[in-house]
Amino acid sequence: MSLNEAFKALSDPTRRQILTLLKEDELTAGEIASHFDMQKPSVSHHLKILKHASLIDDERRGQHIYYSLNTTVFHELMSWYFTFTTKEEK
Amino acid sequence: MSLNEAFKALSDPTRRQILTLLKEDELTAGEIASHFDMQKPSVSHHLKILKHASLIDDERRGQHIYYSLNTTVFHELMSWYFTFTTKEEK
DNA sequence: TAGATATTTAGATAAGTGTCTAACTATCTA
DNA sequence: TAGATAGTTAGACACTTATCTAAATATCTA
Repeated sequence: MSLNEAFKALSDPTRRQILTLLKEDELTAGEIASHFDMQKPSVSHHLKILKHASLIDDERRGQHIYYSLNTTVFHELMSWYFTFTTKEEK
Repeated sequence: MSLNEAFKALSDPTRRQILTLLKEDELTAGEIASHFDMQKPSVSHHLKILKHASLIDDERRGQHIYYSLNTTVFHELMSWYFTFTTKEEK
C-alpha cells in the first residue's frame, strides 16, 4: 500500500468529482463518463488511476463495469490529516 | 479560496514531508532545506506552492524566514474527506 | 559601506500528466 | 455467428512540474 498513490489520484479535479458521484451510488463507466465533457477513454484513464490508488473498486456484470467507492483509504487519509489538526502539548 | 490548490500541493511527497516537519515546530527555510537531499531553490519552490495553497505561513525575522503550519485548510480538507467515510442513509 | 549569510527568482531541461483518436477486447442478442 | 453496445488499451501531443545552476534581493555586522 502507498498513500502516495491516493494523494496523487486526489490531485485531479475530475477524479475528485468522480468520487463525489460515487458517494451516492455505484455507477457504470458509461454513466460516469456521461457526467463529463470529455471522451470516454479519458474518463477510463481516470478510473484506472483511482482504482490503482484503491479509492474505488470495479466489478463487471455482463456488458457493464460497475464502479463503487472503497472507503478504506479515505479512513487512512483522514488519520493522516487528523495529526495536523490537533495541537501538540509540549 | 480553492481546495484545489491544497490537493495539488499535497500530491508531492516532499511537500508532505515539509508539513510533517512543521508539525513539531516552526522552522526557517534553511532548516527545512537541510532535511532534504535537494538544492535550496528546489525547497524554496515547494515552500512557495505550500504557501500559495495556504497550508503554511511565513514570517521574516532578520535574515531568516520562518515557516509554520496554517491548520485552517487542513480542517477544510478533513471535512471533505469526512463526507466519504460516513454512510448515507437512504 | 563591504562582505557574509539567508533566501528567492529566473531560466533551462527532463520527466510526468491529461486529453485525444484509432483500434482492440468483451459481452449480449437476433 | 454477425452486429451492436460497453469499455479499455495504445500511441501521440501539448502542457505542467520538479529539479538544477546562476544570479538577484534582503539583512546583518565589522
